[in-house]
Amino acid sequence: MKAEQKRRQELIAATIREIGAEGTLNVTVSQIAKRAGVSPGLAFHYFGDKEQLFLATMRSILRTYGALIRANLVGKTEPVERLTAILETNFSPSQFEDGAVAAWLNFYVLAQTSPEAQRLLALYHRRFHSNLVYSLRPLAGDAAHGIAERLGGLVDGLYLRFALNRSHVDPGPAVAQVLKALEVELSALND
Amino acid sequence: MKAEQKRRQELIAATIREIGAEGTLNVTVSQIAKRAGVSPGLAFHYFGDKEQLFLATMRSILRTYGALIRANLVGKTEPVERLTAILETNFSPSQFEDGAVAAWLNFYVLAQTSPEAQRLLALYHRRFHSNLVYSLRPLAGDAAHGIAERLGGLVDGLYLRFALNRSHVDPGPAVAQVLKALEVELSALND
DNA sequence: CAATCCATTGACTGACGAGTCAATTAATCA
DNA sequence: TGATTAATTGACTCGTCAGTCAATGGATTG
Repeated sequence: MKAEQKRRQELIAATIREIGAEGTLNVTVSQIAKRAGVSPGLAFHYFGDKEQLFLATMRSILRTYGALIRANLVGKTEPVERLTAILETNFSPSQFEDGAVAAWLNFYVLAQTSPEAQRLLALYHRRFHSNLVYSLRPLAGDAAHGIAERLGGLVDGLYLRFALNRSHVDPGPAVAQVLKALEVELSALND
Repeated sequence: MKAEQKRRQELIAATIREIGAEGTLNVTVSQIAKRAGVSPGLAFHYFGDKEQLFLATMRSILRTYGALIRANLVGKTEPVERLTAILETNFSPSQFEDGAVAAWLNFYVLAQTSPEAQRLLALYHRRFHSNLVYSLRPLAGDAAHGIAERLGGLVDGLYLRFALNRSHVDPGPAVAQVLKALEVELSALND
């Protein structure tokens, strides 16, 4: 029972690295297994097939991301402070590692056809949205919902653009744009 | 010379349909050729390999999109009117057809590793950005650049979210959010 | 009409990869 | 220790697919 958890983690970590190295989901299970220092058969033994292995990988990434958000929120009670932390977390270095970027992009592709990927993605969107709304409500009341939708979209879009633009080494400007958007939204409340 | 152009177009159209049907770039050149009513060999004859075929397909999509923008801009001279047209075009029904969505998502994946895809994507971003700046400048002056970056990111992000959310049949709300963001940005200029 | 050139075919190859499975090894326990 | 169960292997199968190529058909031209 102990071995199983360990192997699963190792295979998931290897999946992230391998996808990150290739950019695509077109990597063989054998390559992944080799990277994990394990035989190909074992990957199938624990995950059934390649898609399940990838979905488990995404679940793991999403879990890690959630934990990071929670960690960065600890002790912060002011709404603006909390919003800033949430938005910044989405652009933290870990999100820009090759493996993370490649996993996300391929996850989007998969979400077109895999109900499970669709479900996971919707879950992530809902959580992100309600996180934002929770801190926006005291500042913006009923406008919170709309603002959260726009901020959420902006985060996704700027993430995409920055992740795919090799000349952007530093995501700092992206964060700045998102925070600026928050500022603009809040300042527009008093018209 | 006439036949060649015709065949190329047919193969590109078939590529869009085939990718749209499968969601992924993992379709065989034979499937595409069959859909185009042509032998597999011909696709290789005209495009060399599968990646070139897909890149030609993206170039075609981008060209069509550019033409649509230009068409929707005809006769519009007021900045706000022009901005509205540009933003709305990105959410026109043609952009949400299966083939278009699938092509874009797979294009993002490819842009991680293919310099040519990277180049095309950067070109699209630059054009979009300068289109926005051109109409924003009279309204926002030096702030035009930043606003354009945020609106551009927002468009990409909301497009992603709407394209991948099967429960959103109608992209109307996405357009509304983008236009609202424009309004908010403009209203925040006088602080 | 003969010669030349372009368009097109589709069978074929060589490589590769997902998933299986029978066999082996390591751990557990009575 | 010997027996039972869990972990792990890797060779193998079967299907698939990108890309090639020799051959055929059809136009065009002189």
